[in-house]
Amino acid sequence: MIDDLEWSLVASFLAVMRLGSLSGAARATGMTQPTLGRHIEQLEAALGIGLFTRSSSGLLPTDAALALLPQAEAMETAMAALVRAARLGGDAVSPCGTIRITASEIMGTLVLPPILSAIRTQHPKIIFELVLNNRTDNLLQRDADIAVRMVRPTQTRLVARKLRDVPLGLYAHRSYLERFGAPRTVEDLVRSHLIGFDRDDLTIRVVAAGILPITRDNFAFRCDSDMAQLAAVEAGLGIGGIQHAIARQKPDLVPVMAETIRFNLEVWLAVHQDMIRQPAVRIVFDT
Amino acid sequence: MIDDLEWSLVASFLAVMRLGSLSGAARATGMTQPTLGRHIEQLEAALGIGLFTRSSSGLLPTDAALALLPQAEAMETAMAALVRAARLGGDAVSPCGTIRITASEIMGTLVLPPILSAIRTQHPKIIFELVLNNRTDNLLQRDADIAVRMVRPTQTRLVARKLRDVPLGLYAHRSYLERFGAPRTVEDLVRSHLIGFDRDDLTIRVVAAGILPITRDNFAFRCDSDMAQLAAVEAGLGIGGIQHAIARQKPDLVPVMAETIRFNLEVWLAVHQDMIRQPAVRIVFDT
DNA sequence: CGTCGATCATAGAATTTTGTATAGCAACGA
DNA sequence: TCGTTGCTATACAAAATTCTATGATCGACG
Repeated sequence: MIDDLEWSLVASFLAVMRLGSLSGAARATGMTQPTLGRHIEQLEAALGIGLFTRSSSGLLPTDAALALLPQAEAMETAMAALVRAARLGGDAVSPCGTIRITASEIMGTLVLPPILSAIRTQHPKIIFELVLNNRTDNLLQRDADIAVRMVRPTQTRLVARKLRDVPLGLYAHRSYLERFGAPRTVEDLVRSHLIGFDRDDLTIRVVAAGILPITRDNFAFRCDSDMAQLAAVEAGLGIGGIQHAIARQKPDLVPVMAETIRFNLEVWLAVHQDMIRQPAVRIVFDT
Repeated sequence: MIDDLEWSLVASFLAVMRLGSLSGAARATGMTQPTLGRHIEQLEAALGIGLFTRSSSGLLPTDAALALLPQAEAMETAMAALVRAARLGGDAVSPCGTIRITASEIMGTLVLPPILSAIRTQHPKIIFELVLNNRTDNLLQRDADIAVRMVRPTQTRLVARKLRDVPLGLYAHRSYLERFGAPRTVEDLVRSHLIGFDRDDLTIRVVAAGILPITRDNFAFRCDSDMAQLAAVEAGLGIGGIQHAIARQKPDLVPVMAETIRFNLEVWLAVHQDMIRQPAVRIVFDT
């Protein structure tokens, strides 16, 4: 009953769910409206529940359909992962294919490119795709093959490797310090214009686990994009944590309380355990 | 290219992968051997890689096929989850369907039945399935709708609720104490015949986080089944940690160092976040 | 109030997919 | 050595699915 035909019906279900109508889904998928209609019909019959209420303006999903949406999307991501895994290949000496890497913006723009460039000179058949954002929860959904993270991955189905420690320090633009003066004590600092993360609790907690008694409320400027944070510091908006290696290239950035405040961010590589066997992934993972 | 047809081809791929031959897969799935053969052919053409080497004794999977197997299985489990989610339903006042619960053996046999019985008197349309084992890594694979665990779940996609603290103590059978004497100090205890877990590091770490300086090597009898551990203690094999509520029902079990050694195990309920919206799951989750 | 544009539902033709039957091949055992 | 048994590969008929075309319904709008 649950066997063969149904798998592709779920794809049609997803399309109708997203487009909101049989006709729209038909246009999007290249099938025709009657076909999609029959698919939904079959799926409803096979599952024994109504999925949509038909109307002349489209199909309205029932509660049951909304409840099934996450599972259907899980199938879709698994299918996407399968296709991605199939594109990888070759052997250990000449791996090929496209590898999607997810990383924070600052990693992707300032740190990763030279590393990836080095890999490509050795393995020219590997193509890279970068997905840059600061969320940390998307590898189990397999949006990417490899994730670069700033905290130790805990999920059991991930294979993790610690790349290195990145030393961070507090920096501010010269103009900011001229206007507001440089803080000298921790109390000064907490009252300063701090720049930090918005919703990304994890990073805050990691940083706060060090010496600073800060919470989200201490930040005068909040943004989850570390690239924008860097820009904010450069624009003289306030004091923010920046990698030493990056700050050194910006002549107008001045370290703040460099003796007192110093912390490390760990850089981790995470790979889904299903992907580690791919030669191309293996190469990149082992840097 | 990657759109519609392929989804069901993956099901055929899985069947051939498992059965090792087109004919065997045909028998198992109710299709015919030429159909399966064409499916594999299509899949190979669509992905652009060879999946099997044909021989007169069956189909031998290539490395590429082996690498795709986990992703295909992920699709299958997502499909299974979808079907399970579809079977649940009803509304908030009269939820219905089958709920799979995974729990440790001792939980499933001694603690859960009265609780589930109480739920069933209120919601007679809910059917329960119990999956009993002591592994902790199977909810993301969606083998079950609800998991009862003895450690706090950390995965971000899980919704967790702490049920209660279960107080544990060390117990031994009367006959064991008569033969070997009751330990009075921690040093005595470490040298005793301790009963504990085998490969389940997690539980060991939680217990060891308390006062006892024990590692896996201290156990004279190791087994990952807590039910078997209880039986071992009852058989006089040694000293083991047992829930007070359970030990109290066994007249021949004597508490060991009850004043000094006492620890709590947390009981957590974990639900995949995709499932929490189902009325039936919600009811059980909220006990 | 009628028209237009959008939708879903429904028939019949065309295409695709599946099943049946058979041939060919290798391995195993008497 | 021969027969049996399992397997895959191929040709052709049958069944299922799909597409095309059309009708019916509802809402928007001048």
